[in-house]
Amino acid sequence: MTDTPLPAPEGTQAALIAAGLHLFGRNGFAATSTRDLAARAGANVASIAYHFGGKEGLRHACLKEVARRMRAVLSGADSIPGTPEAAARQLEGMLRALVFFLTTAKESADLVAFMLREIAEAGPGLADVYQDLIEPRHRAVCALWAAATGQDPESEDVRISVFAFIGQAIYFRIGRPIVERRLGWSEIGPAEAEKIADRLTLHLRAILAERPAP
Amino acid sequence: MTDTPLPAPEGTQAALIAAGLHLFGRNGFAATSTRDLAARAGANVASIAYHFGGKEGLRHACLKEVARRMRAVLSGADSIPGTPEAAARQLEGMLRALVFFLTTAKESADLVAFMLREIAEAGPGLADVYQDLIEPRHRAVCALWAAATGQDPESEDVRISVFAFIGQAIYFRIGRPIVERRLGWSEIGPAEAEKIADRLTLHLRAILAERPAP
DNA sequence: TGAAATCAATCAATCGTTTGATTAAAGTTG
DNA sequence: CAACTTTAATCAAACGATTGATTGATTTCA
Repeated sequence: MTDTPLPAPEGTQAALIAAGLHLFGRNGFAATSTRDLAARAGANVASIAYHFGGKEGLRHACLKEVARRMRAVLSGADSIPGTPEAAARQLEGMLRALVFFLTTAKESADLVAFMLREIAEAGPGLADVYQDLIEPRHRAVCALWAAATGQDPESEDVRISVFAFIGQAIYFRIGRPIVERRLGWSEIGPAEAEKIADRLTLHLRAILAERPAP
Repeated sequence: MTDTPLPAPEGTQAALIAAGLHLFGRNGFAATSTRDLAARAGANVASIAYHFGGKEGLRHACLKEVARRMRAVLSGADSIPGTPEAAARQLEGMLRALVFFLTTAKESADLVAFMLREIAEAGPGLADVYQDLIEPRHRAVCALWAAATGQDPESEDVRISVFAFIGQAIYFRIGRPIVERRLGWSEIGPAEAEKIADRLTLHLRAILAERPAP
């Protein structure tokens, strides 16, 4: 990348988006008032309508910001290794990174919370993020999965398996309060994320090694 | 309190709770107004305060209703089979039932949506449901899992595995719009639930069969 | 008749948004 | 360079609409 195709917001706009990611993600869209947003951003209430056209516009700007930051993180890792073993190892690395990103990533905590809530609420504008972010990534993981198992990359089985593969990691974030309680953890830190990642890696290996009976 | 331990609500109360499960689950707690609730229940707005003390009281009543209905569904199936193979088969049956319950169950659609949203929002009163519902069920599945794999029922590994086991199924509900889009499904009906359950059953078998290297 | 339940009407509070004034920097003109 | 205009941005204040809750009268039914 030479020049940034998607410029990072600055000043008041950036502060409002950061406030939106935090409050929308923590309390939900409807439960967050424009005054709360402005207070957290250190801005005036009117600046929301001025910069984004309204509260819904700020929500959309937050979505775009998530897509922008995610794209920067997820760039690369699109090459398919030659051997199934290498593909499997790459999947294991992605799983571990995903678990840590979802459960412990400090600077992206607001991003994750906002994105998961947006998915759960199925808010407008989710379609764009799906097209730009989710689908390409899912497709890439499917290719890896196919390379590791010898299946057809675009078969229904592979797509379902990849969703399950990602979904089990996501649950440890969505159901975090429940997981912490049941495991007796005060929080999910690096040590706990390690345990989760180790366990899920074992699951992944078992699934990848499994072959349907001839 | 009468002699029935948990009486089913009737009349206006039942209608309001049904409206709460539907609207809270579909749009979230904050985004649902008392007027919307009353309109859907065919009741007066004041009846919410009269019967439940307020909007928050209705939310709590909905939680209790979920617990009541869930308890009825999940009763039984607490016996641990003698052989690992039988335990594995029982886990497979539970997985299939869970997938169908989450994705296609018609009469419980509102229940599921409400419960998942309550978990995601981490609303008050969740602690009670955890104690009465989630923890005992999770513990029972852990016992089954341990019986199928020979592990310690209360070990951290088993608890994490069971969360992953349940979590992957839950994701097909939370991320349903995304799954439908990626799979090219117009909806997740019985046929699609079957495909998901089949695939997840294969995963489960592979994980249960896997044994750590000596 | 009397307690339980429902009703229309209304309450103060909060919501998202709009307004017009104010500031400061950039641009324009003689 | 000074004087004026233009523009983008921020601000306090207020707008109408909607929120959850409450009131007191009315209905229902035992």
